[in-house]
Amino acid sequence: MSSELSGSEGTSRRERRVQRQRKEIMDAAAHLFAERGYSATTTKDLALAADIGESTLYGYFASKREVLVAILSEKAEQVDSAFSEGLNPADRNGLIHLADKIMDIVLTNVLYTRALIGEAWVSDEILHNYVISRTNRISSYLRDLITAGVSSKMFRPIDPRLGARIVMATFVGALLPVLRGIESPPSPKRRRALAETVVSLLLDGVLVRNPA
Amino acid sequence: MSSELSGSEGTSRRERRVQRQRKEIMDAAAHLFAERGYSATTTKDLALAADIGESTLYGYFASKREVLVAILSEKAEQVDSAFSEGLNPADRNGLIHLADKIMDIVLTNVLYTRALIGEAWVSDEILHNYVISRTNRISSYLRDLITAGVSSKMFRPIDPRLGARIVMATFVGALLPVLRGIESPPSPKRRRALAETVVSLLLDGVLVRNPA
Amino acid sequence: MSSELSGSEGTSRRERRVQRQRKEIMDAAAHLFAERGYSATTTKDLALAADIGESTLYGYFASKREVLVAILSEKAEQVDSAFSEGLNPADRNGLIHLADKIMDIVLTNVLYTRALIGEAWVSDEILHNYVISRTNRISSYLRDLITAGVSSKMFRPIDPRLGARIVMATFVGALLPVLRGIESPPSPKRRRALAETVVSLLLDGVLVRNPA
Amino acid sequence: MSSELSGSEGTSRRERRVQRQRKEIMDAAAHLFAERGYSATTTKDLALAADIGESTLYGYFASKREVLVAILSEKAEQVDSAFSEGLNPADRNGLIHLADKIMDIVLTNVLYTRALIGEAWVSDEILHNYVISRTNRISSYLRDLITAGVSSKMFRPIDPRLGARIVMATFVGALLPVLRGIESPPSPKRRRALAETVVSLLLDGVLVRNPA
DNA sequence: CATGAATGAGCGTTCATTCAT
DNA sequence: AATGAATGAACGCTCATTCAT
Repeated sequence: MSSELSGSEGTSRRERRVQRQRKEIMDAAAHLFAERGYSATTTKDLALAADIGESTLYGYFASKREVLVAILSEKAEQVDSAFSEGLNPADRNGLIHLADKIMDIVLTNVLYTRALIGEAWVSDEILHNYVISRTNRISSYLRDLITAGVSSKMFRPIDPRLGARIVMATFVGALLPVLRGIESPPSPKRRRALAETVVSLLLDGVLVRNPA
Repeated sequence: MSSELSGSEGTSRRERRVQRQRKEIMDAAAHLFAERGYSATTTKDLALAADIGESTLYGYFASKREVLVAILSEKAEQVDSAFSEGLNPADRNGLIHLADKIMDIVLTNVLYTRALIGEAWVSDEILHNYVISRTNRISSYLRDLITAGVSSKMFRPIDPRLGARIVMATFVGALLPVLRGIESPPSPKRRRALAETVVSLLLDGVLVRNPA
Repeated sequence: MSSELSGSEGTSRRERRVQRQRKEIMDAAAHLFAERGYSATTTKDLALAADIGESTLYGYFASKREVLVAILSEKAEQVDSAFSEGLNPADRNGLIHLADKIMDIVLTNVLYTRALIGEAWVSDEILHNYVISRTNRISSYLRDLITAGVSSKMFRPIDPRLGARIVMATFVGALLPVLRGIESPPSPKRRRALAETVVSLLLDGVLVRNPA
Repeated sequence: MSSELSGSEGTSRRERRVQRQRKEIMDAAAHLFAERGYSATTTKDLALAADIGESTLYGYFASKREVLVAILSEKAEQVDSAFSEGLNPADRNGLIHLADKIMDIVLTNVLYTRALIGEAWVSDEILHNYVISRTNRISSYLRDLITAGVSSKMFRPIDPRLGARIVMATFVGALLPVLRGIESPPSPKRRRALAETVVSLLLDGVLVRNPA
C-alpha cells in the first residue's frame, strides 16, 4: 500500500517524475534547437521554454550539450528499433511500404530530426555518431536490394552504389522542405501517394514506354 | 594628382583596394562559417583568418551579420547570372548539360553554399532571400519542362509539381555529402557521369524495358 | 512514554541523537575544510561526506558558516580545558612536558587545527575569537616563566616579550608541516624527542659551552 | 624620433604600458588574495580594485588563476635572485645578516607572501611549486651550516636535519603575525634587533653561562 | 524529521562592438 | 585607415539556501 510497494517494477514514482521532466525539457529543447540551432539557443531560452529555473536544468542534465545528446540518442534508438524489424521488400508494394515507413519515422520526429541535421551540419562528432552510422545501414540495405534486382534481371545493370545514393538523395531532398518547416507534413494519405510516385519514378522512369 | 582624380570612372584606386580587402574577408569568413557555422564563429576568428585587426573588420562591414549577408548576396548574383543564360534543354543531352551545370555551380562554391545552407537552416530571412527565391526559379523551369514533356506525349502523365520536386530533391540530396565535406567534390569527368546516370534514371527508370 | 519524559536531565534520547549527528557532520566538515579550505568546500560536499541529504544539513546548522564556527568552538573548548590544569613547569622536565602537551593537543586535532588556521588566515573574526584569544594566554604564561627565570638569574637577561614570541614561533613553525599534511604526525616517542631537543636548544643554545 | 625608435631595447611604449597594467592588476590582486584568500576573491573584486572592466582583465591574464600564478612566479623570481648571491655566513655577524635579509625579503613583500601562504595552505600544486622548492634550498643551506659547525666543534653535536628545521620554524613562526597583518612590519632597526636576538638565542640558549 | 527538487544570485569567462590613438 | 584596448551584456554553469512532500 505504501508508495514503495506501489511501484512494482523498480521505477518509483519519483523516478517517473524525473523522466517526465527530462522529457519535457528535451521536447522544449528540440523545438528551440530545431528553430534556431544549438549554438544560438541559450540555457536561459531552454529554461524559459521548459518553464523551469535556469539552474534547475542542471538537476536533469549535466550540461547544455548533454540535452542535445539526450535528444539525439533517444531519436537514434527509435530509428534503430524501427529498422530492426526486418526490411524485406522484394516487390513494388514492399518498396512503397518501406518508403512510407522512412518518411513516417522522419515526419513524426520533425523537430528532433531538424535539430539533428542542424547540428550535424557543423559538428563532425554528431554527424558520425547520429547520422552516418544510421544512413550507412540504409545505404547498405539499398545496395543489396539493387544488386538482387540487377542479378535477377529485373533491374537494368546500374551501379548499386550509385543507385543507392540516388534513392537516398531523393528521399532526403524530398523531406528537407518539411524538416526545414517550409511545408507542413503531408497527411498519411498524401504521404502514401508520394511514396508511390517516388517508387514509380525510380522503377519506371518518366518516359513513356513502348512507344510502339 | 589626388586619388580622387586618378579614377575617372568612379572606381578609384582606393575603392578597388577596399573591394579587394572586402573580398579577402569574405573568403576567410565563408571558410569559417562553412566549417563551424555562423553562430559559432567569432569576430576574432574572422580577424585572425583575414589577417587583420579585430576592429578593422568594422571598417569594411557594419557587423558580423553583414559579412554573412555580403557572402550570400555575392553568391546569389553568381547563381542568378549563371541561370540567366537561357536554359532550353529539350533533349537528353540538354538535360545532362543542365544537371552538370547546376552541380558545377554548387561545387565550385562549396564553402559558400555550405555556409548558406547552414544559416538558412535556422534563419527564415536567409532562407527566403537566398534559397527559396532561387529554388523557385529552378522549380518553375522544371515544371515547364515536365509539362511540355507530358503534353508532347514524351513523358508519362505525371504531376509536374511533384516531378519537379523529385528532380530537385535528387540533386540536393546527391550534393549534400560533398557540401557537408564527407566526400570530396567529383572530378569534372565523374561529375558528367553522375549527371548522365541521374538523367538516365529519371527518364528511363531502373526496370528493364521490353520484358518481351 | 514520550521522548520528552524519558530524558529526565534535559538530554533526551532525541537530543543525544541530534548531538551525535551534529558531531558526525562536524567531523566530515573538518576533514573537508582542512583539505581544501572553507570557501572551496560546498554544502554538497559536506552532505556527501556526512552521508545525509543536502537540506538535512540545515536541520542541524543554520548555515555553512555555522558548521565552521561549531567546529572551531568545540576545539577551542578542548584547548581551554587542556590548559586549565595549572601549568607550572619550573624545571627542564616541566618545560619538556609542556612542549609535549601542546604538540599533543595540536596533533590529535590536526584536521580541526588545519581548518582553523586556514580560515583564520583570511577572517579577522575567526582569527581573534579562536586564535589570538588562545595564543595570548600561552604567550602570557611564557612571559611569566621567562620573567621568573631571569629574575632568579637562571636565564640570561632577555626581553620576556621577545623570548615568549620566539618560543611560540618555534613551536608554530615546527608544527606547520604536519598541519599542512606534508609530514605525518610524529609518534609519541619521536614527539617527546622533539620536545626535548627544542627545549634543550632554547635553554642551552647550540654552541659548545665552557670550551675552557 | 618616431615611437618606433624611442624604444631602444625592443620594449615598445605599448609593451611597457601592458606591463604596467599587468603589474597594477597583480598588485590589486595580491591585496585581495592576501586579505580574503584566492577562492573568496571574485573577478569582479579584482576588476573593481584595479579600476578596470571585468572583461578587460582577460586582456592581460588568461584566467583568474593565471593572475595568482603570475603574482607567485614574480615573487619566486625575486626570492631566487635574492638568494643567488652566495650565502656564506660563517660567523655570528654573517648569520645575523642572513636572518635580516630573509626577513627583509619577506617583509617587503608582505601581501604577496600572505597570498602565497594562504593558497599554499589548500593547494598542493602551489605548495610544491612555490613554497617547498624554495624552503628546501634554505633548509639544505642550514643543514650544511650546522654540519660544518658541529664538525668544527663549534656547535654541540645536534642533528643537522632537526636543527635546520627548528631554525626555519623560528623564523616562520616569528614572521607569521606580520604576514597575517596582526603586527605592522618592524622598522629596519627593530628588524636588526630581532635578528640579533634570534641568532643569539639559537647560538647561546637562554640559560646563564658559567654558573660558576 | 529527512529529503530531492528548485532557484536567485552570482561565478569565471566570452564576445560583438566601440573607442582612443 | 588600422588597430590594440576596453567593455556591457550575456553566456554556461555552480552554489548556499528554501520549499514541498
